[in-house]
Amino acid sequence: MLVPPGGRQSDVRYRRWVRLVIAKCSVDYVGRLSAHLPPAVRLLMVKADGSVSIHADDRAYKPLNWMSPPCKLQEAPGVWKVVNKAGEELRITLEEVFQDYSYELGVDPGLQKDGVEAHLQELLAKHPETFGEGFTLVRREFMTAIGPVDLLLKDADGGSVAVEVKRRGEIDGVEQLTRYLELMNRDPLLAPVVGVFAAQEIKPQARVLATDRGIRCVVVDYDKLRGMKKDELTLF
Amino acid sequence: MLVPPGGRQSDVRYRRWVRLVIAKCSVDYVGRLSAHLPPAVRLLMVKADGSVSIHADDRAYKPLNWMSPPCKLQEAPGVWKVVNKAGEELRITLEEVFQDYSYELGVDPGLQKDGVEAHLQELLAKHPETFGEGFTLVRREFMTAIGPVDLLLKDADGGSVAVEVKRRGEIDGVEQLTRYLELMNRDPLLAPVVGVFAAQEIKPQARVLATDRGIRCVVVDYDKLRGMKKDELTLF
DNA sequence: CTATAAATGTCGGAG
DNA sequence: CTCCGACGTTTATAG
Repeated sequence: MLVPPGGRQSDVRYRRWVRLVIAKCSVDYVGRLSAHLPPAVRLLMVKADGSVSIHADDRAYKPLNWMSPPCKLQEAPGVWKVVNKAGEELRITLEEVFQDYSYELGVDPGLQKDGVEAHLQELLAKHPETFGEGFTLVRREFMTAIGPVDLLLKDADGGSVAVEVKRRGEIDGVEQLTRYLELMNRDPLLAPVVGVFAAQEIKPQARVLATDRGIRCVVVDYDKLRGMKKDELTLF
Repeated sequence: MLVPPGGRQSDVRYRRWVRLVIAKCSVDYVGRLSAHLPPAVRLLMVKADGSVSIHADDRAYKPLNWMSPPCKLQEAPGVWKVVNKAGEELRITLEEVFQDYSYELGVDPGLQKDGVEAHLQELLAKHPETFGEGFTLVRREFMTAIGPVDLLLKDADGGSVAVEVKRRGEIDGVEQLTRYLELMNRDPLLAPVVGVFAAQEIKPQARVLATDRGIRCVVVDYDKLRGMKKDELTLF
């Protein structure tokens, strides 16, 4: 269970541990910004990937200060220096160390997710009628010069409809769709293309901007769509 | 140093600790998405703010899974249930616990930062001549209906200039400035307003978009500006 | 490697 | 509380 700090760093197959240090320390970071932490008792976490983070007892999981991998920890008595290739530096001055242990962790099988944007897009592709009577799917991930449009549909009259799918609809998403629409409407083979902004939740500012640009907003119900899928499987 | 887990949670003045558990566990999260972690040895971190996070030995400081405060940890033999007000739930099934300690941390004096956008904006407000001979400041954070413009200036001929300040200039910053300009140029009292996109670093794509829209790009040197400030203080 | 979009983003401030 | 924008965003992915 217990492995010496840094003892197995050279062999990547065994780099599966965390080192936890409780110490009174002060911290200086010079990199993308400059930051300083006055002395206090904190938790220092060193992971096998080389990252170092300094935690207080709050701020959810985000540390007060950190260095992301790839970086190098140089340990001297009372001073840790952590540097990366970009020249950013984290200097930890240790006044008193209360605990210093390393623990070996298992190989992590990794996280399985469900319910992210890709799933919503998939469900909407199966149910283009969500956007209107007679709407049909042309393509998912319809490629343009500046990137893929989530869904390209045809409405009942054969008009092109570009759909941007988001879990949460914010201004960024409206801008993204606007860029696609601008480009597609320059293409005589596609134009005219109208835009639809689809999300489980649409923020007021995003709705205002979309409406101002003639983009229709559609709030979609993920669970309901998933239910429809289930019905289909049952019925046919 | 060592305090019993949960022993002092009721008194906010003493809620300054972290609890670190090394255990073989599996995890299920149902909330904004669904996620599952198969059994493996991991680090569980419980902070005084109530947050719980599950770490592997990689991913820098980001945990595999977590629950942010405010939330409640209900502990039963072999099962931790963490819930929040929104009804999101994290269920941790413990197969074997190797370590379980809590450590008291000091009151944290907090982080002091320097070099973020606010400072850059402040420095540029003091040096409008950065944008051109005879340029003067009208207002910082000039309010419009859709939000504040970072800097409003007048050029040598009295023309209005709207400046968007970013540390790193990317496309969304150009879009933001474009929205402000569009709105301001609809106002006969302000129009015509020209745009300037100022950042320590401007990405090529952002530069192309800005130029295409008639927005001037200005790369600013934070250290040099700070130096000018220092000179001023020395000279006058 | 750069560029782009997603994220259980997190965090802080203003209203 | 909600909305909104910055963040040392971080992270994954496509080119």
